[in-house]
Amino acid sequence: MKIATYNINGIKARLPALLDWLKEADPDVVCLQEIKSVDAAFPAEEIEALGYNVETHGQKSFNGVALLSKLPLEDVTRGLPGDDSDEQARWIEATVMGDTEAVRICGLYLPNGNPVSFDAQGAPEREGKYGYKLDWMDRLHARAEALMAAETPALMAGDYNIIPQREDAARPDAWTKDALFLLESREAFRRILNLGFTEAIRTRHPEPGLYSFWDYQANSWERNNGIRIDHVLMTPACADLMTDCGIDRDVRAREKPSDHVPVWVELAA
DNA sequence: ATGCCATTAGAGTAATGA
Repeated sequence: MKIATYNINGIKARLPALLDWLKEADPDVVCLQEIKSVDAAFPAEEIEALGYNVETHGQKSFNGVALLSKLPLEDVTRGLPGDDSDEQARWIEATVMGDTEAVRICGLYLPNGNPVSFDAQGAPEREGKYGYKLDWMDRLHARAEALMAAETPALMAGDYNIIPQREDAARPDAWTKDALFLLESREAFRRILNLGFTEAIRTRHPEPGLYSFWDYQANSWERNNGIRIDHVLMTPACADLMTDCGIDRDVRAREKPSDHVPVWVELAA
């Protein structure tokens, strides 16, 4: 079972690129982020024509996540638990039954968190968008704990908006005051990892220079000024099933690309 | 230090992103 995450930065602008990649990469399940569309406007028919079931959790203009799957999507839930007042569409999960295993698949779009304000001592203040990011990560931690406690195959795939380590950025010193790389952000990410999750790419690719995002600005792609912020975190029962993983970086060089590229894992499930 | 570029909504720019 091949499972991918892909921040498409707007389904209206990205449908041709998405369809091309689906045909070529042939994933079984895809977690999409930033569909930037309400559910009713999502072009499900074109994707269903390629053999996918489609479940969306959209909102107007911003954010929005979706799951695509060649296998049935069962027990679909929308929204990250823990705050009924949160109206941003950033979380969707479902169960996919493989040949041998049922896998709980969570698609997420973690808040960016910028801009960050700093106090007189230079410490980031937990307020505004940055406060929302850290609060959201606390809720993610709680959901992650529950997935871990179930002791069954599960993964959380998406745009985490977290640069985990210096080697995950071409120019790490440019990001030290950014919500994606602040120590407090990375600590929150590591607290989740430390529950026992395996981050797919780093198990097989310890080398630096692997990125999943290149800004549209300042010729970032041409200069390979990238960051790795799209991740797949697996429970132990899921990690045991992983046979391969990768980043489809070539997608970034195509016509009218997203600023992110797909990241995928292959499971023997 | 700021904007760079792109997307959406919707008719001007404004908000957002990372």
